[in-house]
Amino acid sequence: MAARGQGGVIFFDIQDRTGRFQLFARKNDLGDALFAVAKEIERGDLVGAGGFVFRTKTGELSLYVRTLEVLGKSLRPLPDKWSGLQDLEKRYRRRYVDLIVNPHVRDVMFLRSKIVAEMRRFIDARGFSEVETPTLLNVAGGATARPFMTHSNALDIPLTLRIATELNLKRLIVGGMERVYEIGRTFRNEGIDATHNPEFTMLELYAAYWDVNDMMRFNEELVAHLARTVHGGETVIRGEDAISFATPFRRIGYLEAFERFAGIEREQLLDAEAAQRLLHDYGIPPSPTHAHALDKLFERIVEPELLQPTFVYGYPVLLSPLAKRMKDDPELTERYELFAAHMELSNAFTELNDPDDQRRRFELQMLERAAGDEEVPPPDWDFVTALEYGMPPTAGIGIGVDRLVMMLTDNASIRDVLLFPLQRPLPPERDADEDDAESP
RNA sequence: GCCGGCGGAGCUCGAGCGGCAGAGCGGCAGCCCUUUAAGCUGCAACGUGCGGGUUCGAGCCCCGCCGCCGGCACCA
Repeated sequence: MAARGQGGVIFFDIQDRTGRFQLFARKNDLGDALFAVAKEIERGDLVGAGGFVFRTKTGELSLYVRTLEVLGKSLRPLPDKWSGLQDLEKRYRRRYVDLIVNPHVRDVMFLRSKIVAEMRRFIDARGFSEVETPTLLNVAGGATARPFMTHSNALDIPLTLRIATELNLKRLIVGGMERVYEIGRTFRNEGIDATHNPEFTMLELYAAYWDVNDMMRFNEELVAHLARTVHGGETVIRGEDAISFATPFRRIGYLEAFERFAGIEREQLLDAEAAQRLLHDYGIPPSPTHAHALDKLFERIVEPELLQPTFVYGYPVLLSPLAKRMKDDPELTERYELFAAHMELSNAFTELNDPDDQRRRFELQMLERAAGDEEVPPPDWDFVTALEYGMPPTAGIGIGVDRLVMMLTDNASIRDVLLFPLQRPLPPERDADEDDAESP
């Protein structure tokens, strides 16, 4: 809200979620009383006005004000109208001010809203049902990550916040719901940086009688559709790079990628000791586990090559405790990850539906956990029981919604696509300003 | 968790070598009946993140703490 006085005439710029508009208030036509009200109005106030639309001398469409009312008074000064609010910390801590004065922030947040809505529309149109599964769990599984712990007073038991929705959604597949998804908050008690917030939003989706190839097609159509929705085309500008989400996306095998980009062969990766030697060759510190070593190598060797959207498929089974093995190559799984701009956008696989295999993999994980890897979740034996009732062949996918929004809106930090990114609280403090603001 | 950078008025920023802490915007009063970051005149208020130290004297140097950002580690 800006006001420009001109003697007996005042111009106001008013703003709402749809944009800006100019008001024109003239003393001779308003009368002294109303004009006095107009003169009291300052930047940041909320106003209601009535009148008729006209064009000013300079041709700007404006409201010729006949009635005017202050709907809400702003007691605190807004940041500078020209430079706005730059201070990152203040922008995150007082997002409401950021939203008032930095239109770009509002645009991104509305765009996020639109992306998620469009995601739902696309998925619903293909016969899926959105469900809600518990956030509070006895055992948090379905991923490797340290959970947040909490406690139920009523039951007097420890609870953990979920680190994935995977196991419960697959229980629903066992239950015959066939096509389900959840867009929900997930919590991981780990580091915070430009791509990690302790709570983040994931889409997880499961389709009975699909395999990983069906999911790949679904995945690329969904992402291409969202890119079109946001940009009107399939090309997304991200920093210096132009990324084309035109289908089909590039596909490359997990092992083939290492071979092509670094001449590394299958045995060097799938053998634990050979993989450790590779780490050493690349100057990467030794890894506690074989799986960890492969992740580090992938990050160093393959990820830098993945600018345009690329499906990397056929992950080793040792990285994929919940994925089904390939029929003709049981050391690998029917799993892919989608990368774009060197960032992982989704993770999908044909789900393991063999309860005995699942039980053995959980037992293996128990050993890793006993060996001190706190990120390995305790086994969820009831999930094995569920599989024993029979799960149809099923494909599942997880998409990090925040990162997808980052990708589509050209934001480098996850904080810039979250309304209220987590910030450490400041020590309690009362300033004189605050006392004044609260007195009548 | 480790390393580095940063922290000054409501906002955006100046302040050589340690020497009276400033400007613009905003606020207040006034002028101005078509402005576009309105303009002009005048006025006032408020400030070095917190706590110590060195010094005749600290926004500046030293120590500790807090917060944010970036990098590393961890992860998605």
